[in-house]
Amino acid sequence: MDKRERIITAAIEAFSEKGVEKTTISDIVKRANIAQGTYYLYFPSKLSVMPDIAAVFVDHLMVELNKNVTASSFKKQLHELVDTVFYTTEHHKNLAVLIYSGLTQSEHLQQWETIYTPLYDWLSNRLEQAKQTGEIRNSLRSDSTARIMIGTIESTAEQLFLYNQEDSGYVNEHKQELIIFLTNALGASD
Amino acid sequence: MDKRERIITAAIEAFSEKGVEKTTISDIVKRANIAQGTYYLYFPSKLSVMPDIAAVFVDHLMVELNKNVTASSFKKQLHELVDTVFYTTEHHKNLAVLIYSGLTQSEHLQQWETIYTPLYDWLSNRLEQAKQTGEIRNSLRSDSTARIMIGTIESTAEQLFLYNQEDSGYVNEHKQELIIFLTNALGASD
Amino acid sequence: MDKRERIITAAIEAFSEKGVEKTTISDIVKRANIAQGTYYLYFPSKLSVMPDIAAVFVDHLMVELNKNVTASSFKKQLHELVDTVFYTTEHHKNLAVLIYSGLTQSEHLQQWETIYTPLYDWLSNRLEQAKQTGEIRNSLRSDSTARIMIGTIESTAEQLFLYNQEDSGYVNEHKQELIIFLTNALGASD
Amino acid sequence: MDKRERIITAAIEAFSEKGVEKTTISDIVKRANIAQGTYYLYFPSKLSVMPDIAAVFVDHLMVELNKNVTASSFKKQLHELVDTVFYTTEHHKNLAVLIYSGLTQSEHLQQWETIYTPLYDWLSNRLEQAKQTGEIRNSLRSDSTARIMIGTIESTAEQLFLYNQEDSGYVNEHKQELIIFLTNALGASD
DNA sequence: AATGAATGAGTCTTCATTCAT
DNA sequence: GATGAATGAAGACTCATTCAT
Repeated sequence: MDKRERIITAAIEAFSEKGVEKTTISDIVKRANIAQGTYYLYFPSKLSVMPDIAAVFVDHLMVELNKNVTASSFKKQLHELVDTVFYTTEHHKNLAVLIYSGLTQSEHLQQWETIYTPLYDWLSNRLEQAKQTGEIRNSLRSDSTARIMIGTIESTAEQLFLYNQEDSGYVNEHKQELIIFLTNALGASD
Repeated sequence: MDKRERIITAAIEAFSEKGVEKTTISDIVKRANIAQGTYYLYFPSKLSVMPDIAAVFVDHLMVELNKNVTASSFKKQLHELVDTVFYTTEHHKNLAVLIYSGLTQSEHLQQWETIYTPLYDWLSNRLEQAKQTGEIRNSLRSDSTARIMIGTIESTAEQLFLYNQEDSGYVNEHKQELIIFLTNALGASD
Repeated sequence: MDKRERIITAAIEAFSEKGVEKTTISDIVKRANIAQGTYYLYFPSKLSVMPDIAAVFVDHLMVELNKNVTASSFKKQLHELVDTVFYTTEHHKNLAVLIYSGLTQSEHLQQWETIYTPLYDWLSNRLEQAKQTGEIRNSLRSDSTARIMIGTIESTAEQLFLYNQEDSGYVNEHKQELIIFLTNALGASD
Repeated sequence: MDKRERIITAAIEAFSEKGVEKTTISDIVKRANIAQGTYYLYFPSKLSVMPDIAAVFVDHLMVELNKNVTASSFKKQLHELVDTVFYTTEHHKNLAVLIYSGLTQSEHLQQWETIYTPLYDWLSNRLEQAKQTGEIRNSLRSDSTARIMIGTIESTAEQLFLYNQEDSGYVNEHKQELIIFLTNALGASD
């Protein structure tokens, strides 16, 4: 693994454990097993790793989506999508929070859109296909709706996993409600 | 205005301008026109103002909602709701970001839910009423759906106003799509 | 002695001993017996004490001049002036060097003129008086000549005490030559 | 141009632009278009180029003097000398300062005398000739007086070009005064 | 309750120097 | 001789926090 990747990995670990504010460059380089100065050969400041970290997160999500969302019917795909986003958010909550937190602290907020582009495109394509098979309403605009849906699913996952004490009963109910909500929104209800 | 409020106001301004990480207690007290030590009579640390700031934001949002969402038909109320959230997000974008950012940096993440409670309750009531008048589908759970909806609307507003270069044509199209999305989700389509 | 003065005194000592480049803020504050941060309450950077140090040097020189240059005849005053500058340069060589060195390293070079103003004014007055008593040629401009003379005397002192291994025989010869040089320059030769 | 010379040239440029303290080896090697490590094949430290730089400056001054001071009468030579030193100081002010500054920072202060030797010798010879032609007073010691004169001319030039906002009217007056001053000092006045 | 000068631990960042290629 | 990535020691500077007034 090259030095740049080692820094990114180490930064993810350190930020996740101690939070962005409390993490020092020194924490990162110790984990990456490189010298203090080496960090600055690759990134000019503490927060400038943030976009790279965000990219790692989205890459990861894309891998999971491609692995898990495989059903032929759109309705099942919707379940798989929600499950995957929920699962990823739950299991990488620190990462999700730190990306948001880190990006907002940095000057890199605008990059968020770019980083998410693959995800939006992926869902947009799925919606387009479902429109053609008549599984969802023809009136929706795939690209806009993809963005809205991702927002809906992620914000719901965040409400559940970041802000609440988890309670799996409640999580399941809420997830059901979300799926019905989306099903209706997409005109996919039979 | 008492000292406590002056601190909160000053903190909002300072955080908005310089970001949470780069703002110092010194910045805040200068704006509040109080002495360095006085800050500590009211708040034990830099980030401990955060929940108070968040409360100010939600209070503000509640005031706007009560003022603007006044139509008798639920469909119109939905438009008013979206407009109000969009407007508030657009005009207080820094505040929205810094609350999120500040809460994630602090140990106060769990308080988010509490802070948002009035908002969820308010929407939940409106949904309940709309169910009774038959304007939206009877099958939805008001409390869960309120949370999902707020997430949907806010995340969409954030995508538009925080991450993008704004383009009012695009904003309007996207907002239309969002309203149709929500109308369908709620079974409010005729 | 207030903190500001303690810093200046400590800085003079530290710079004199170790040189400007090798002196650290930490060295200065240890000598001044204050905390690291306190330094920055009074001076924004390491080199920004420099003008104050220079002022101390010139103050010192002025005190010596007022004490030593007391003769009634201008010719004797000239001897006293040269002696005083030579003596001061010899006994504060480190200070002289560090001021020059420190000012040139800082952005404060232009302040040199201001710092020297009292000295120029003092000599200018003496020259003016001597013109009136006919002890020196009437054609000279006191203010310009004061500057030229100070330059001549100081550069000669520096050549002797800073750049050379001292040799008191040589010093005396050179000083004699300088006095004759100046006496002629001023048209004070009998 | 060989690497050693490229380093010296690059160092002059870099020091002139950023000052000695703020110039890094890295700045120098970039300009010299050589590798970081190569520097150390030629010079053991940052300040050890300083004597070479000083030599370049004096060489340059000697070339100019030999080119410009060509009149047969000493009086005219004096004008040419002052003009040349003024011109050189004005056009290489950064260099002049940095040499002084650099030497004072290094352990090379004593070398100043050696570096200036050719200049002192040159002037000393001219004075000796002028004594023999009776153009200046016979009583002066050429070697001492050469040193004093160089100090006088350079310190005046420095006062004008380094410490002051330049004002060409003032410069000319001051230069006139200097020439009269020197003329008298040398007993060259008729 | 209010002040604000003083603190000093802790951080980022720089940069001279090295050394394997 | 030449390279330039890597080093890590060292220093400037910051800033949350304290406390005598």
